[in-house]
Amino acid sequence: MTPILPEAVPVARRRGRPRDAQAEQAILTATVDLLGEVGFATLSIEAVAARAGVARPTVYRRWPSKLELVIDAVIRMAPPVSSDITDDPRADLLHLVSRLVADMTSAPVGRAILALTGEADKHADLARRLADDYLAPRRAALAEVLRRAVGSGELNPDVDIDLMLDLVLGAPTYRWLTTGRPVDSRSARAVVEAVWEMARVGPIAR
Amino acid sequence: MTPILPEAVPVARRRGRPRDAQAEQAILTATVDLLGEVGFATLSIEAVAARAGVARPTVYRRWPSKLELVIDAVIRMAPPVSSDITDDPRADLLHLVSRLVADMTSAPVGRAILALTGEADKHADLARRLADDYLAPRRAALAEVLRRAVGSGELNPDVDIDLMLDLVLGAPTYRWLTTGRPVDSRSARAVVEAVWEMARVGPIAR
Amino acid sequence: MTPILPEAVPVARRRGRPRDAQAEQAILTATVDLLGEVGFATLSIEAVAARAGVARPTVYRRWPSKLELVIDAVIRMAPPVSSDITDDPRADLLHLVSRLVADMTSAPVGRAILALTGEADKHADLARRLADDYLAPRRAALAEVLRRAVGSGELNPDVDIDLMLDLVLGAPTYRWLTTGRPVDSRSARAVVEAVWEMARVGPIAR
Amino acid sequence: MTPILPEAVPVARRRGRPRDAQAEQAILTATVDLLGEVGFATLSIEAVAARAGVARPTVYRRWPSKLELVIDAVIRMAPPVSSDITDDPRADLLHLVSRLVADMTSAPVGRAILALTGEADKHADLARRLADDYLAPRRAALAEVLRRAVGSGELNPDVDIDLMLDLVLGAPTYRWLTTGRPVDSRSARAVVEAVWEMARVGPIAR
DNA sequence: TTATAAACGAGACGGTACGTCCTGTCTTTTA
DNA sequence: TAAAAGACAGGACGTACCGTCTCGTTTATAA
Repeated sequence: MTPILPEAVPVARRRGRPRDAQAEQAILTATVDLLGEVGFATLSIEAVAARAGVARPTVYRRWPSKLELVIDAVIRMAPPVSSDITDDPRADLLHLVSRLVADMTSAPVGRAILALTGEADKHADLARRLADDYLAPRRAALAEVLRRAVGSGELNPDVDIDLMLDLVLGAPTYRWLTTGRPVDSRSARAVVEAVWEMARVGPIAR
Repeated sequence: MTPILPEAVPVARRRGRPRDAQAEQAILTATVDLLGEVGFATLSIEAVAARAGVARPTVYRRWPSKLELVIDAVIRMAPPVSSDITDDPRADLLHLVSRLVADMTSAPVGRAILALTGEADKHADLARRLADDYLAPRRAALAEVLRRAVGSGELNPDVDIDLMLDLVLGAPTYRWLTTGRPVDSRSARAVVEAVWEMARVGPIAR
Repeated sequence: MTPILPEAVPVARRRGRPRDAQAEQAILTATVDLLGEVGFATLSIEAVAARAGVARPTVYRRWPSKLELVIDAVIRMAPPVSSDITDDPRADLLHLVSRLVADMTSAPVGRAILALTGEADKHADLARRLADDYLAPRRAALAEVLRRAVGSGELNPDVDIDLMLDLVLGAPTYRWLTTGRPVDSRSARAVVEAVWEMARVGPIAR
Repeated sequence: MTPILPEAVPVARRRGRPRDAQAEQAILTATVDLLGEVGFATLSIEAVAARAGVARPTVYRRWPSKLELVIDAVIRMAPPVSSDITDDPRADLLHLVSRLVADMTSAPVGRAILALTGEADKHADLARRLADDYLAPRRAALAEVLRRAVGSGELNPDVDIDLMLDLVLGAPTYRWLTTGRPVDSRSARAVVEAVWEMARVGPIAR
């Protein structure tokens, strides 16, 4: 996606010199790297351009602000949605939750989300983009696991899947948010097991 | 608290002109106001000083950085810990959770926490201060409610109170974090009721 | 004149799409207009191209720099050399001097000359071009008037015509240069009359 | 003179940290040097600040534009008005004219005057400043020499001193302006002698 | 009472980064 | 093969804040 001048239909190519795909990639990589190294606040477009070996206006031509660049970079550089589904849905749930929480609280992604939420009122468009392109597919994979478990009779059919996901993802994320420490696997496992048990015996009412 | 030159014991007062308490209050107020208006990223010491009617060095004399100022302001301006305890612990829980989540996700406090977490690795001291002076007392009030409910037999005595609090606080906070929208009371109620039910019938094992 | 790719002989036409003569004219006109409106320093190739309705590289294809473009435009757009010679050489002198000084100190031409002189050391070629194509023919017309006056006995035969022209052109130009104000006709007349008188009675020795 | 905030009366000092006189001098020196080396067009505030060992905003704090800086620098760094008056007014005239023309057509001063005249309509204030602080005193010294010569009977009492000065200064300056070459002493002498002779025998009428 | 010490405002300092504009060049499609 | 369109690397622009400093002034305590 090219935010400023969206990619035209492939048939009728845009006129003039096309944008350099290498430059684009270099900028995104530099952004994610620097985000991990120095954080969002300290990150400067200047430094991104320098590390990418690109002139500063080349960055501005594509992304109108630091926040847009960072969100875009994070979404496009995020690890793909995992879909290794086994016949043990509880293990699958733990695995997917651990991966998503680890990614969300990792340096680049987490910092982008925090920065975005901090200014959310001004950037509804970006928030939606992050929700649609990053969170939604990952949440869908989790929901699929739970739906299967319901289908196979392992979980109570009345369970509210969205609520369950908020609990299982929210608890570890909250710890990270209020302590700054990465989430350890033991506590992630405890959360998943508790919520699973809840959903098995039934009390998570819709 | 005066971070740089800690308040001496009242007996042997420091010589020279004492610090202006009005200036201090004006700075804190300006900080919280601006934090709500423009966000953390856009907030500048320059603007705080201007709004407080104070010279810039007067701010720096007391707080060494924007982040310290903001954390300090947020802690000192936060609404006091509520302690209206009734004989309905489930209602108390809902009430306290709603208040804390609302405060944490409000403009000034939420933005401070997000900014801090985003740079957590560099600011362990500030993170601890926020944990000790803001979160700990509020969490303690919540824990007290749950302990009483255990004592009165309303909740399973094996319940892991910390885990329960992470769930009940984490789920609403997570929604806010991933959508930017303030938490509505309906979903807060759903979360509290689900977790309460879990803890009643027992499966939140220690 | 096409500085970079000189106009080929008309017989063997160059291959491919020929240059657009309208574009050339539009560029020159835009240059002179903008020179008068915003001055040399503020003039940009970008603005010239925009006003001429032409792509920027089309300008660069023909003129390698702003200065070359401006000098070229000024020479080609300058009013033609006047040659209305009467039988009153003193009046002819005044007329020609007034015209030349007015042109030289007018917005486009004057600004070009000033810009060129300011960087004269780097642009000997352009300076020569301006001297040969603009100043020389105008000075020649003036010299012709003086030579005729010498021939008819109105002026001392020993007069140094070059010196006389430097005096009669230099004095008004100097006023303009040091005040920025256009030369008024009264003072131009005073200068011409004084120098004429000098040359009549003789003291401008070769 | 400090252009933006003019030097207050020495009694009532300006408040706040006073400006660094060394920085000011370093900036002026760097400006004049660079003006001579690279010319007005190529001169950048950036380069001035770098050479002066000063931050860029420090330059902008005092001079709002390149042109103001250059004019100010040229005026303040110009060699002082010479006043070596002998009992040979014609020699004095030649000497003063040569000095002034040489200075005016030298790299820094000449380039400043050219740049200013090129944009004169926008900068009436600067033009006046240059006229008052640089040209006027030098012209006054020349006028004084001529007045003495009139007083001693060497020149015709009806001579128009201003016209005479325009001629004697204008002719050499014009040569420089139209050729870019510095004025040689031989032609300066020829001009002075011609004008002197004119003024001696009388025809430069008021 | 009078030093003395430290706060105060004002504002300059060296810096960094901003986001924009223009430079001159290069690449692509269209004519 | 020129023209238009537009991206490229690069450099400077003028501005906003940063965090520090130097002032002259004010206000308390300590001598």
